[in-house]
Order: sequence, then C-alpha cells, then structure tokens
Amino acid sequence: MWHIEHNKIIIDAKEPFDARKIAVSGQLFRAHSRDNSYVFYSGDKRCVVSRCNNRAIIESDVESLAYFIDYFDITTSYHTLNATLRRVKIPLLSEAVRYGSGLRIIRQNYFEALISFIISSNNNIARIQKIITSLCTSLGVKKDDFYAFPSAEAMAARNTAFYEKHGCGYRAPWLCKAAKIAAKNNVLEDIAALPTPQLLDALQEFDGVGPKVADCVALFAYHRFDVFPVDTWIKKIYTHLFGASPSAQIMRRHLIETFGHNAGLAQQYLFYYYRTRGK
DNA sequence: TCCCAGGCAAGGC
DNA sequence: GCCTTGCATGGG
Repeated sequence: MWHIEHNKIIIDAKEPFDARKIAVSGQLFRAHSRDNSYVFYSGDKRCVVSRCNNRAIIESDVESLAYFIDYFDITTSYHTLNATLRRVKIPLLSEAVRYGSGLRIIRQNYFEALISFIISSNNNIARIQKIITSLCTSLGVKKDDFYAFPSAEAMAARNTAFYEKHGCGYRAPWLCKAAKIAAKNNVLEDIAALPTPQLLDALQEFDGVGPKVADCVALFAYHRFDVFPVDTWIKKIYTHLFGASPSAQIMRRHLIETFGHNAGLAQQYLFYYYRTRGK
C-alpha cells in the first residue's frame, strides 16, 4: 500500500521497494546515491528516494509526482507478483526473488530507453552510464541543477563524429538515425498500442536494435512482461541452470514458456542475482 | 596485458 | 533459416 502525504509518495514497509537495487539494476543508467538516498532521472524529470521508518519516500516537484507513481509502478503489488513467481519451480528462482526483493520494473521514457539500450549493446554498464551522462551534459536542457535527457531534436542535430567523440564507437550512426526518425514523427508513442510481437518488430526497424535491445525497451519502457532479454549474463545463467547452451532465441522461447506473463520480471531477478551476487 | 561487456549487421551457407 | 565474423571503446 502507498499514499501521498505533503506532496511525497510514501510506500508502506511491507511493499517491496528498494531504491538501491533499482538504481543498480541495469534497467536505467543515470541514477546515483546521494547522502542516504538515491536520485533518479527520467527524461526531464527527477526525484529523490529516501527511507524513513522502513518506508520508502519519493520526493519530486508536485507536478511530477503522478509521473513517478507510474515510473516506479507504484500501483502494482510486487508482494503479490513475487509470491506468484516463487511458485515456478526453477532452481534458485525462489532464492533470486528473495535476494532481489525490492526491485521493480520501471516505466521509462520511450526515447531515453531506446537510445540508452542502443548504446548498451556489447558494452558494460559503467561505460554506458558514462556515455549517457556525457550526452545529457552536452545536449540536454539544463534544469535547475541537473541536465535533462537530450530531446530527439537535439540528438538529431548532431552528426556521427559527435557521438564518436563521446565514446559511442560504432553505435554512432545508429544513434543519429534513431534520433532523426524519432524527431520526425511519433513512432515511439504510436507503437505503444501494439501487441508485444508487433511492438518488438517495430522496435527492430531501428538500426542498432536487435532482439535483445528490443526486449529491453519493451520491458523497461513499454512495460511488457511477456519478453525475456537474453544477454551475456543470461546465457551464463541459462547454461548454469539447465546445463545446455542453445541459441539465444531458443533460450528466450524456453524462458518465456516457463515464466509466462511474468517472464520479464523473472529475468530481472535472475539477472540481478547473478550479476551482483557473483557466480 | 588481456578478456569482456545488458549485441548487432552483414555475409556465407 | 542458422552460424560466423568484425566491430570501437575502456572497465577491471
């Protein structure tokens, strides 16, 4: 349960919500700790999440509160979701859910997620964060004391050399093309109404977006749980769990069959468990 | 130093 | 359809 009090979102102690886990989960790339709290940025918005009496407290501009209720999926009970997920009989899943309890699937800005996950391909999280931060600083609108994620128009106005200079490597032309398309029309908003398979196809029309990046954008921006991003970590996990190493496509199909409409959430717990706990 | 990272596109079969 | 290769960059 949750409520709003003095323009803050208050989340009850028993509802799983852990800002630290969410910040380092790899879903998003520009959250950081500050004092005893975590600062999250999305598009041109920002909020601060702290804890008090074991409750999570989300603070932002009054006009952004509704946005962050949606962003953190506050109206969904992860207490219930986790209980459902633990019933799937897969080795270590129950342990991974317990270990990652407090993680949530974030509803990110479409354009930010698309650009971020194009940058993510064959890249490591520390470097992805660094590149995105530098793009925000150089192309984003300055808010009071932070920079917004760049608009599609601002990104479209730069050439590949600019993105190469910011460490994007061979992804530079993909970023230019994606920004130009997004700046010209409303595709990213329009495809939000599509069923998941068609949404994934539409996302893969973008250069630099293959099956894995499409799954990440569908899950972390469009909130589709019937996907399962298979990256290098998941491949290791799969081999560890099932003692076989089929193609990523086969792994994905098997995992979606196994977890059904909670596949995306299960992916997040397994990814977090293996990446942060080691092994 | 070397291996690897939230993969993808292109080319060969 | 599936499999292989080349790819920019820098973190650890």
